[in-house]
Amino acid sequence: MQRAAHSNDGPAGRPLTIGQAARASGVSAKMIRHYESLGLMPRAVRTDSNYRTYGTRELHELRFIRRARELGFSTGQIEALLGLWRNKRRSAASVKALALAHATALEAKLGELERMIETLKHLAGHCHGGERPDCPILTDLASGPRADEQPRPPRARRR
Amino acid sequence: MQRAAHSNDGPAGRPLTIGQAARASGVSAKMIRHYESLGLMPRAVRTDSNYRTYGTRELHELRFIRRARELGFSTGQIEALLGLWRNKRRSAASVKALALAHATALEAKLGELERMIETLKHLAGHCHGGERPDCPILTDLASGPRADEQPRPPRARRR
DNA sequence: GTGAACCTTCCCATCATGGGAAGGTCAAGC
DNA sequence: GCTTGACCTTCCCATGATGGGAAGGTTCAC
Repeated sequence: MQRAAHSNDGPAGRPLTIGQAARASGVSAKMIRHYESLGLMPRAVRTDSNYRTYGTRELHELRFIRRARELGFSTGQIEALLGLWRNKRRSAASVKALALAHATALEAKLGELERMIETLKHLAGHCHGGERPDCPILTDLASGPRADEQPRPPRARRR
Repeated sequence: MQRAAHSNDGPAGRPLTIGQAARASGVSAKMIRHYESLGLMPRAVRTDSNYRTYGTRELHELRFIRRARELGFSTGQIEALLGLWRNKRRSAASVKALALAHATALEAKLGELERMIETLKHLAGHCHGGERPDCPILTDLASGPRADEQPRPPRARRR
């Protein structure tokens, strides 16, 4: 294996293979390749033997991606964030807006989740838990809030 | 189309087509077929012309499924719940246990979500939001808590 | 030089959901 | 009776994040 022409040295002064980059970034090798195929990561510099190599800069980007995924950003959002991060003249306001919008979306999810949990606990609380088969959980599931019924007039199906 | 031999009449005294069942249950026709293919729903009674038909009982089960999905149960869990529901000698305790276990799992998710939101808001709060490109959100993303690095000794890569 | 560990690409799977094509069926209106 | 439009059927493909695994090439330490 020959050293790649580009200077993309890693922390120890030499480029890393994808496996090393994976261990160092917390992003699996599979996902690193996947992000490259999505265009989230630039095409990796290859060695003569076609191995991908990663330097310090790429390592930072991979950690950036992992951290953003942990915070629940979608790949689309991460792409935007990465663009802002890479762009020297980015506006801090855009980043803040993106983060806040995301926080708001997550709060909506949070509310839903809270309602789901509350319902479940309510139902469980009214279930005596014995062997008698009349647990209200099932009754509720079977007859709970129903969808809008018959939004259009049911097509006559007399036969 | 001939009336199917089975008695699976709907609310109006006659069986429904899949589209009508979909509208009445809030589960899309696509998903009804899918649930049938998964074995979650029994194979539907067909008319002579191979149309699926649905009666009151099936309608109830479909609503049951929709409601359970809304409460975040996985199809596997729904299968278990449906089994309990269909089984006359089911134990209310099993249902309660399933519901509570699910609630606990959801609470874990809730905690995660809360942490994510808190982090996002914290970061956004420290971002002045102007045009200067030093928003701490990006800095944090780029250098936040990192994965366990080098769990195994890095294979020597001198070249 | 051999074996282990690593890399490459390619295909398949998950899970819940939906889009859409090609073709059959039904009821209503003329 | 025939047309029309809404409905049904099956089959295949797509999503999005992730992983499994096969077949084959590369590197390195012994």
